[in-house]
Amino acid sequence: MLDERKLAVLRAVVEDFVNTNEPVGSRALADRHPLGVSPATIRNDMVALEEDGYITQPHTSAGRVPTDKGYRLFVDRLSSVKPLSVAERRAIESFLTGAVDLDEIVARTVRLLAQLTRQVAIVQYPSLTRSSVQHVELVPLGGQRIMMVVITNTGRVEQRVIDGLGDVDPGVVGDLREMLNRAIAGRHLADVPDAVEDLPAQVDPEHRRVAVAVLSVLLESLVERHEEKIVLAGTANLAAVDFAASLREVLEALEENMVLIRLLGEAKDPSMLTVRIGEENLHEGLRTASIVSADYGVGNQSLAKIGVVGPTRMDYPGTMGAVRAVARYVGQILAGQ
Amino acid sequence: MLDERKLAVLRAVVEDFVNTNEPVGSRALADRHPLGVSPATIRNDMVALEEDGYITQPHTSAGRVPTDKGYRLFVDRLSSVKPLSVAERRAIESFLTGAVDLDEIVARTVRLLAQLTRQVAIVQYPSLTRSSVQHVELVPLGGQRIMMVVITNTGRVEQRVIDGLGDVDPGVVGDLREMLNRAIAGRHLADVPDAVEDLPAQVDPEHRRVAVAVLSVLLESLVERHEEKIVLAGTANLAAVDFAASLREVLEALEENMVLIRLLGEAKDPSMLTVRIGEENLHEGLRTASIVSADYGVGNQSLAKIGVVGPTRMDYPGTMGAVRAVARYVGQILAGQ
DNA sequence: CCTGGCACTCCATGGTCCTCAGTGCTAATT
DNA sequence: AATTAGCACTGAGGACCATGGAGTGCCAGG
Repeated sequence: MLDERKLAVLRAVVEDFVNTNEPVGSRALADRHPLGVSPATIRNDMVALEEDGYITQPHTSAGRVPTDKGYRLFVDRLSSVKPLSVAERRAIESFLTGAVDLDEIVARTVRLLAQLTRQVAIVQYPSLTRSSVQHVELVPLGGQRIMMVVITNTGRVEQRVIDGLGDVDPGVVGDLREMLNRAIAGRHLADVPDAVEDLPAQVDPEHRRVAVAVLSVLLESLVERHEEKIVLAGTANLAAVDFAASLREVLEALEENMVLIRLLGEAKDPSMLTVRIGEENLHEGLRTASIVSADYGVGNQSLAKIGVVGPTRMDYPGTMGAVRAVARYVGQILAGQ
Repeated sequence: MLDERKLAVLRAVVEDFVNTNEPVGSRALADRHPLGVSPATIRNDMVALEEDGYITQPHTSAGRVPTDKGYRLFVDRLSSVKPLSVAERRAIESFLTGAVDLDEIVARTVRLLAQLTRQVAIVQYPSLTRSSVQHVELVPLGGQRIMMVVITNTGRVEQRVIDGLGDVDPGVVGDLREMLNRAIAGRHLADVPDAVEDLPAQVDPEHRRVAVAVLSVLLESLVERHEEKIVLAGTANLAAVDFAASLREVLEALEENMVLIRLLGEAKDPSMLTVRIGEENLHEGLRTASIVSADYGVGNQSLAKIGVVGPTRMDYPGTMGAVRAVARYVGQILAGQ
């Protein structure tokens, strides 16, 4: 049904439309691409492609524009991920090295990705679920409060203040810290609840209330709000592309962190590039957008996702190359931390 | 030169233009405002106001539009900060209570402010400069690395990894922590450099290298990147207003954190509301925008700024009211933390 | 000093015409 | 059977023009 040449025509249509943002006609195609046939033949092929739903015309007597289905075929079969240039690789490296802490790594990564792709970049903080506890610190603040700091092997630091305990003896806090670290240091977060279960029983009943309060805050901080932290950059790039007048909706969708987290989470094939095109996005406001996302992590364990949001009319090979490359570099940096 | 009535006319022009976003004519003014004079009289006043540069016409035979100078006069002399409604106050309270840590307080605050003003909100993290050290924690990570965590009395936590020390004895780290806390706990950050100056001398020469490394990272983390942390929300609101086609520039300016920090820093009168209108903003991209900002802090010491960016054509009394109210509430919440 | 009246200006709106890119179809060619 | 040249047709977009109306500035009278 779709012979080689029709596919070549589709590829050419996508490429030209991405470049020019204007419906592409048969003559222009014949001129700019070495298809070796006349415009009339291309027109016939276009009719076939249109019947199958890969391209469409905005109105009679206009050129053709790819549909979401057309982009999908293009991404799946007609293009390959474009590796970055040497200069770009260098830029990545110099941009990411020198970050002092996790916050800065994430902040730099997201700006880098936005700059490389000229689109909106999203980076999710490394998930807690698969990391393990490096150390727990309990700090008596003045008065009746304790600050708890949990440090994970991925460099993430969670902090909480525990309040309303009545007066607390610093010595007790120190003991509790010892005990807590013995119980959970080195463990996966998923195992922490089990590991601390019988801890209160080991505590002098007089101070048990404090121990229980600390543990409940600890568990809460690990279980809740895992992956809800996300960082954006490059929203200004949205204004450059004229976003089918739905710019408002796109911006709104981008502000809904929960939406973004879900979108990134939808990626099908872990540790691979995922592309969601237009209508494939379940979220209303992003029906005119595409999302290219990838997992990143240390070794072969995925910690979180990064991604890019842009118009369906985007340079898929280039964007995919950038996302993949940045994901890998971040993984390396994290491993080195 | 500018009698009462002319000022009333200017006020009416500003209010109507803010509402309708259309040049306002003399008849409309006479209809909608109880000025008690005829359109012809208003026209005469308008000529005077225009000569003085407070209003302007986009073209002959159009109504008048306030200039930046006009808005300035309006803000300084013709309007008063509009207090929030009871419902809004309740909303603030329920929105801000229940935040578990500083990150969440800031995140909620910025979203709240964006929602209240329907504009872009900016919140700066509490500055380190005026806060004091609550506690310093040194945690030996596996191998050759130490993590340092500095906790301030404003709830802010700074963390750094110190690397490349060779093998480190946990006992030494413990001693160092003791010594460090004795030296600087409770001190203002500004005093820390002096306080630690002669610390290396007190350390067993064998371990002095470690102490020096830790101190240098400590000083660096306090001195550098003080106030560079900023959070935004409500960029989607920019798309709603049609931003004189300069939307792109505004978005770009908003992404430049350093620019925003500088802009907020420019606020003249500390602990007061500051309004910068249009051309008064030194940054190129924000020549069509106004910024309303305020300090917030604990007690009467200012820790950082919050603000709102919107079109010069904004509801100044309402925005100023919201910014002031939110600034106060955040101060209270921080004090309670 | 205010106001009604009036001539004037200029933008916005909407209609008409024309151009032109691009199409689909048919008939001829390979 | 596939390709191509030729041709009539279509519809968007731009140029042009006329018109209505909001709003002005100014003048003369209260």
